Amino acid sequence: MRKEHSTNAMNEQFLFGVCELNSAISVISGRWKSQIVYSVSQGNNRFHLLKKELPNISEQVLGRQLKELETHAILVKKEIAGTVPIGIEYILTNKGLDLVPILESLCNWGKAYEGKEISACGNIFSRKGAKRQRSEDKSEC
Amino acid sequence: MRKEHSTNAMNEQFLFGVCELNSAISVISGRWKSQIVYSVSQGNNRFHLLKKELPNISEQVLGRQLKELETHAILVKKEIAGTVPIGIEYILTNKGLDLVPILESLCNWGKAYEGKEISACGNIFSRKGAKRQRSEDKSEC
DNA sequence: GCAATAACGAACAAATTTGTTAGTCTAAAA
DNA sequence: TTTTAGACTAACAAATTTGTTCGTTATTGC
Repeated sequence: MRKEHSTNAMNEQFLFGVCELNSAISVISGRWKSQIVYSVSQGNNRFHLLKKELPNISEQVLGRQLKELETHAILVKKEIAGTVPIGIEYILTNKGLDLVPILESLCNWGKAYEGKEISACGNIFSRKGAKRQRSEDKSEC
Repeated sequence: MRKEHSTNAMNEQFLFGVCELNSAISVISGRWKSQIVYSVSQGNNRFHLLKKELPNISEQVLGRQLKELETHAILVKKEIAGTVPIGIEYILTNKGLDLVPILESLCNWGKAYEGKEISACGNIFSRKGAKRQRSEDKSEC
């Protein structure tokens, strides 16, 4: 349960007030969450399909993350008509759909600087006048 | 300390392997972190300036978050020549600079759907043919 | 001489997130 | 009739993140 008046919770609220950036990030930052959004956008929109794609996730955790995404209106559940027992599909809302291209740019950003953790500090000004090469974003993400 | 072989740590590694999206998000998702990146990009690039902008953060936490951002090569420290005692500036690397526009789009995404948590599920298909109105992104973020 | 400012590091404690164990419900298959 | 699949929820435990307390270094202002 949330402590509502802990320093931590209050700092979170403070940041939410500073800029929507912070609430946006808190929505997508749980473990598995953005990967689930991406998978659903690719058509893996059933509970069991997600389980197959994320073999290490437990059903309980998957259910919880899906519910949280639902709470933030990233996706909605929909019963599939005429199935017995009733099957359930997950569908991205507009909000969720609008998120996908942002996740893709994050993915490309990550790939562009892959493996350049502590090193990349060579000449931090090298960017001046440098053509940014992004080498054929293939977005296998 | 990290447990390296906990289920949690292994799941994290698994996700990092699935797509760079996941490592990208883990880099920016700590409390204060993306706000710090944004603030630095706006010119608040000194320890004391950040403290002023984020009055609720403790110096120790600020120092820790800055160090983590440095570890991920989002920013670098630079001593300001000719100051006594030596002043320190934080400068975004190329990696950090490339991140800023993505943070801005996250911010705009957050603003576009502000306050539409559980509600926004009206007609999830309303997007079809609907002009997306984004009402003059003023990006005060 | 004593406090204040800029910039932190280490160790510990509190809060929060993630994972685990156990259990539910329905219907078709073995 | 017992098992299996699909879709979960609740409660508890382990792991991780965030915040707190104390300490450091060096110099300028009072």
